[in-house]
Amino acid sequence: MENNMQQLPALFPGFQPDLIEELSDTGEIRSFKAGDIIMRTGQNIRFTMLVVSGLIKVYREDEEGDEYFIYHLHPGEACAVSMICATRQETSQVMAKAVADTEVITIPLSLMDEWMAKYKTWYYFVLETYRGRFEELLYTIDHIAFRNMDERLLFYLRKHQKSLKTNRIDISFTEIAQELNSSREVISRLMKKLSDRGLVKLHRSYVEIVALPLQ
Amino acid sequence: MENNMQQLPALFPGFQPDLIEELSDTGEIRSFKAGDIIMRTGQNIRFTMLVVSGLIKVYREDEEGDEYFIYHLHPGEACAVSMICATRQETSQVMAKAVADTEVITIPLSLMDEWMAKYKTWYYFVLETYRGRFEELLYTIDHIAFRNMDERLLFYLRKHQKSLKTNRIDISFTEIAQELNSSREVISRLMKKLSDRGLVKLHRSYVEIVALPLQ
DNA sequence: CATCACCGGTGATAATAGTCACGAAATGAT
DNA sequence: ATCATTTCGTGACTATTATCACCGGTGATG
Repeated sequence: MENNMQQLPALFPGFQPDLIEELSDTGEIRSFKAGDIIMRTGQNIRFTMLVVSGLIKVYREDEEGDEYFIYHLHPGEACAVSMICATRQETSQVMAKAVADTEVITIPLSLMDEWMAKYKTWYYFVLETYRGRFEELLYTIDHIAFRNMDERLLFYLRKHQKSLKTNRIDISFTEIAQELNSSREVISRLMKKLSDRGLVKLHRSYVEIVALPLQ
Repeated sequence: MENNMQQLPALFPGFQPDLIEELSDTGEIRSFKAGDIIMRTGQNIRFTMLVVSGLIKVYREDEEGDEYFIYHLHPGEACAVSMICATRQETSQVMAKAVADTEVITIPLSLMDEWMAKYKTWYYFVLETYRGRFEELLYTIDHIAFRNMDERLLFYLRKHQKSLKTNRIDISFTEIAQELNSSREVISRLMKKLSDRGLVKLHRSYVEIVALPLQ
C-alpha cells in the first residue's frame, strides 16, 4: 500500500505536490484480479477511480449480453464515467472489467468536486480525461458507422497492441468476436485474410502482430 | 440583441444572477441561417457556444463525406465539444450545422475557464453538459453496434420528434439516408414497412409520425 | 408548357456479415 | 492414457444492407 502511494508522482506527473499528498492521505487502494468486473451497467457510482497498475477494459453491454469494446484504461488514467456521473450521483452506463490484475485509487465523490476548485492541476486532469474519452467515443462511432469488420478488426488489434505494448495479443477469436459484437467464424475468416497479407501470425489462443499498416 | 439577453434567465434557469449578468455583458450573439455550417471538423475552436434560439445538428463526417448524425442542440444547451476542446485549444472533431435559423452566445475560452472557479452554477452546467453528451454518444454507439437499420431509423425519427416537438419531420429520404450513413433506397423500403405497420404516413419531402412505440 | 432539379418506388444483383453444422487439433484434468 | 473442453477452420446457407438501373411524379422557373 505504502509502495503504491510512492508511485503517485511518477504516475500523475501533472499533479501539484499538495494534491499528491491529499490523494495519498484520503485515497483508498482497491485491488482487482484479472477478469473481475469493476463496474456494471446500472450500478451506482460512489467513487472516482484512478488507475495505479494493471489494465481495465471499458465496454458497452446491451440487454441480451452483446458487448462492444470502447477503450482501455491504463495506469495514470482515470475513469471518465465515474467522474462524469460523480457530480450527479448517476449510475454507470458502461461495464468495466480488469484485464490484468489491477489496482486503483478510489476517491469519494465529495472530494472529487471539492478538488476541482482547490487544485488547478486536478481541474485540468479531469477536463483532459473528459476530452480524451469523448474523443475515443467519437473514434468508436467512426469505426462502427463507416468501416467494415475487417478494418474494425485491424483497429481493434492496433488498439490492443498500443495498450498492452506488445505484439502478442492473448485473446481468443471467440472473445474478439464478442468485443466487436461479431461472431467467431467471421473473425476467423478475417484473421486468415490478415494472415495471408502477412500482417499477423495466428496461433492458438493468441495472435502475433507482424506488421500493421499505420492507417 | 437586447431582447435576446433578456431571455437568458428563462433559458438558463440554473445560472446565478451574477453569472447571467456577466454572460450578457461579455457574451456575443452570433446568428446563423438554416443550413449554415457552424463548426467544421478540424476547425480551431476559439469560443464556447450556448444556444439561444433555433436548432443545431451535430454530426460526424469522414474523409469521403459520409455522415453520421449524433445529436441536436436546443436553446438552453451548450456545445460540449466547444467546451471540451476549450481548455486545450484543440480542434473540433465534429461538424455542427444550423437546422433552423439559429442564435448562439459565444464566450471566449479564457472566460469559460475562469467561470468554472467563479460560478458554482456554471461549473455544474458544464459538467451536466459533458455528462449529457457523453450519454448521447453511448446511446449512438449502442444503436450502431447492436441495432439493425430499421430500429435505428425508428430511433432517428423519435429523436427528431422530440427535438422538433412535432410529428411532422421535414426531411427527405435522401437526407435521412445520409445522416444514417445508409442509402435512399434502403430508407425508402424501411419507411414503407413502417407505413404498413401504421407508424408513419409518407408524404413528399416529409414524414408524418402517427404512432411510435416508446421503446 | 417545356425543362430541369429533386423526390420517391422498385426490381435485380452484389457485397457483407451472421448462423448452422461439422470436424480436427491442442490443451488440461483425472 | 483417456476424456472433456477449448480453440479454430470451413462449407453451406441466410439475412441484411448497398448498389445499379430505370421509372414516374412534383414543383419551380423562364
